[in-house]
Amino acid sequence: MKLDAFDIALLSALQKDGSLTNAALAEVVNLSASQCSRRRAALEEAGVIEGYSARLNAAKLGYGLRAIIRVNLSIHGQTNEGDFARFVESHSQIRSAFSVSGDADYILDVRVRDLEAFADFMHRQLLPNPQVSQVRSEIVLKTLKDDRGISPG
Amino acid sequence: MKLDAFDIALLSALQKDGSLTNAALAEVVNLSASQCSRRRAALEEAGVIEGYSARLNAAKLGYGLRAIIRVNLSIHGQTNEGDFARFVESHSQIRSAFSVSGDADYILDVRVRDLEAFADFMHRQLLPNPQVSQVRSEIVLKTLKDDRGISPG
DNA sequence: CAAGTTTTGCATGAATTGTGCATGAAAAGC
DNA sequence: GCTTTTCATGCACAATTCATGCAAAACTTG
Repeated sequence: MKLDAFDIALLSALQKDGSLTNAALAEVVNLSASQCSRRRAALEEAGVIEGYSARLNAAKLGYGLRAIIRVNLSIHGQTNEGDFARFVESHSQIRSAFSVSGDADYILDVRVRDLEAFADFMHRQLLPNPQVSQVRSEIVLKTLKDDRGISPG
Repeated sequence: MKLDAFDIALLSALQKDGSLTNAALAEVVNLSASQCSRRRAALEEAGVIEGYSARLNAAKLGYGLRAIIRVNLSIHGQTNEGDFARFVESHSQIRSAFSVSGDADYILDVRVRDLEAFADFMHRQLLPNPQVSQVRSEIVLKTLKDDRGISPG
């Protein structure tokens, strides 16, 4: 699918505010509301827009602590890749998980209530996992930027 | 603000799909549409719902490569914390940036078109920055999980 | 330059939202 | 223990918003 300047502007606006009405969108991108409706539908159909989400405030839901954890699996754990994926899937504290190239095998983005919950997660969930051989973590002190999406520009 | 089970269910549903109509929401959480409207408004007013965003498909927008970069600033750079924040702000490749406790000073979540663009970012943008003393990066091979938000459960 | 295709704005019927109002249940006060 | 107050809820309706048909404008292609 080809994207013109209107589409880019439209995506950009919708990423900032997904609840914009077509009329509001129309003002931003200088098109009629009906065109915005059509283009939006097309972008959804093409899968460029995967969907819409409410952005929730972590602090107000009691998630005060965020950490980035680098994980190495044990060498013979190669065959158990699926097991670690299942571990990730079954722990809601893990918000994002990536397999990576570099020093680490996996990087996890973890959110918990507080330091106590973090210690609990580390010592009762992650470290006892026999596949895990090494864990190094960094606790987020301050968020400078957190665009949850992708820059359409 | 106190959140009851209805609110939690509502937040959960809206995080999965922020474009749910109040009527659809009503079916999910077993309330009337008008109640969903009222509760939603209250949650927005209280800041629990910060807003809504379109989820965009990175690949279809030409962002094929994602990397997690750990950055250390030069020791005397303490005073220039604001400068690094400005650096982060002015580079759209940097999607998220956190100051962290641990080995690194900052962790960046970076998205670029391909390896070439990544090399360009590293060697032409990040490393020439005089505040930056050390950089270690991991390139994302596979995304196991990427919940952009917070579990309201 | 002409025929065909695509994009656009407008108008309209359908769907959605949000507010007033009445009801009932729980909390507070006496 | 009984009354009063408060609050959450569902229903109905007015106002807003959406999405499709249609014709004109703009852009392609041979």
